[in-house]
Amino acid sequence: MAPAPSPSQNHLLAALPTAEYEFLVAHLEPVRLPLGEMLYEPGGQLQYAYFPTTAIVSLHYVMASGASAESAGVGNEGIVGISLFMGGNTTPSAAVVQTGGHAYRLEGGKLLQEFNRAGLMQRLLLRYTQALMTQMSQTAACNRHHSVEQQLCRWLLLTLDRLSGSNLVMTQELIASMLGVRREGITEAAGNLQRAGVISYRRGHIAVLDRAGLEQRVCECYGVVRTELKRLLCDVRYRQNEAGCNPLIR
Amino acid sequence: MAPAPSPSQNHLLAALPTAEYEFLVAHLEPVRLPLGEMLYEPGGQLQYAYFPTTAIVSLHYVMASGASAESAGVGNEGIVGISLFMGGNTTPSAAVVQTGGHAYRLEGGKLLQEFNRAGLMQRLLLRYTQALMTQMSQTAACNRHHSVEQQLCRWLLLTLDRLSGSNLVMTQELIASMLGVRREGITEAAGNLQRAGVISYRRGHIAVLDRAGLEQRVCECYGVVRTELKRLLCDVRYRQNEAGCNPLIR
DNA sequence: ACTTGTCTGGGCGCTAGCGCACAGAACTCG
DNA sequence: CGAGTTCTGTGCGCTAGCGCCCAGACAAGT
Repeated sequence: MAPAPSPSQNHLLAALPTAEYEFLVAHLEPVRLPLGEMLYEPGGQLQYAYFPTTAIVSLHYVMASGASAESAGVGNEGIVGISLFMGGNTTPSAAVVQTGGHAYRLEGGKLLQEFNRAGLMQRLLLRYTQALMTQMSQTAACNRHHSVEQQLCRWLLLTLDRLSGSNLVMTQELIASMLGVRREGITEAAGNLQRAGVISYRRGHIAVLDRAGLEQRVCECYGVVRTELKRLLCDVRYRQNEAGCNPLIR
Repeated sequence: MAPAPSPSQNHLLAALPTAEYEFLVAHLEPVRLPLGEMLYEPGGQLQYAYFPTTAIVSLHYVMASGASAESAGVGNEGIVGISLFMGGNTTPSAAVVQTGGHAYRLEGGKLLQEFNRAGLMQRLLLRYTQALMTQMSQTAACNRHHSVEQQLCRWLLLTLDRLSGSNLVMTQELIASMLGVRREGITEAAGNLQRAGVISYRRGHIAVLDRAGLEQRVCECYGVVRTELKRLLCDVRYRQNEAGCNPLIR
């Protein structure tokens, strides 16, 4: 959470042609998103959309029983608050900051205005939304068929792709609640990965030592999500700039 | 699969104002969708969008191992082929006819053309897409936390809402592959429901005898999906006509 | 009627993950 | 530096669902 980053670290914004970019930047407001903050709650009306730069936000549903499960995550490759332009203005899921950091927020009306111009921003937003759907449906399949360890690998890789370094600030408890499994299940899976030298961790900090090792253990779901994001967003890149490509869409 | 139904039995079409409706109807082509037909396969380019009237289509992902899991279903409340206007033109999931019946198909270009008019059809399609996302993320959560029996109830209710009667043509094997569980698991759960007098079945035919019984056993996921669909589509209903409201959005 | 293929009903043993409970280890803050 | 809190490791017993297998039941076709 060090120096405030530039809007173009968000890859949706970075992909915009200069005119659109300038228009939006004028209305963007940098915000710090501390871990645990709830950007919106189930059913609550949205005020702002958020373009994360260094933060990561988790979209998840909390059941009546208190159990929860993440359906998708959003980092610097995307935007939080698509229901603003999809028309629903809210969703039954919550959006919670999973990795503290920075984002730019945009007043809902402005986003809608830009969307309705039917320009490249619209096209980008819709494609991103489709990528998000892929993530959701893949999560559904993964929840059904893959082991906790595989899911942990998927989750670590997806998170890693949204960060600059390879250190996550993240307790096992928190990961467990994202994946919707027991904390002890994560302890065990993470223990395996640590013993294999793939990661190392201490109290709330995970360092990925061997990314290839993760990729070797992960299920196909990670690849599907990553490839689809790349496909959907890489050929809608109009402005070449300092931001480079999102790791997720490299 | 008896008499060919009217386009307005599809509730997206039915909700259109007369002008848009007339435009589209001119380009709609009735098709029979036999059980098991694959409307599009993972990664394949889409030619047509489909508006089911009496058919039901399942969107699901098939893993490398052959295991599969449905992420959402589409009946007369929706449209198959949203990636045509979302911009991706294809998805990693397959679309397979889960209940044989009728649909109207529309050439992809025409759909896009209508979408790009930015009229009510666009608004409807986006809202429907959001409802679909709700379904997907709810499926993810449900896969994680609920029992096979609860999921079967959810699935039966969602299917029932898309049909006129209360008889499904459906083997246990097929249901199992939708839910991504073992066929024996469905045998057992269905056996329970039958013993409780909630359903009755014989070789590929299921009759729901006691809908309230299902609603009593189902998990919250059904309600969330149903309520959200209702919220998203009921207040975008412009043309009152013979179709009435989708059972899903009654 | 008889055969053939397709569905459904069980009956194993097995395992991944759950729920619970507790101890030790690592940070934090007074 | 010590007290308190928050994480992590581990060890149970338990259960839902899996994989496999086979028997019976039903339907359709020749």
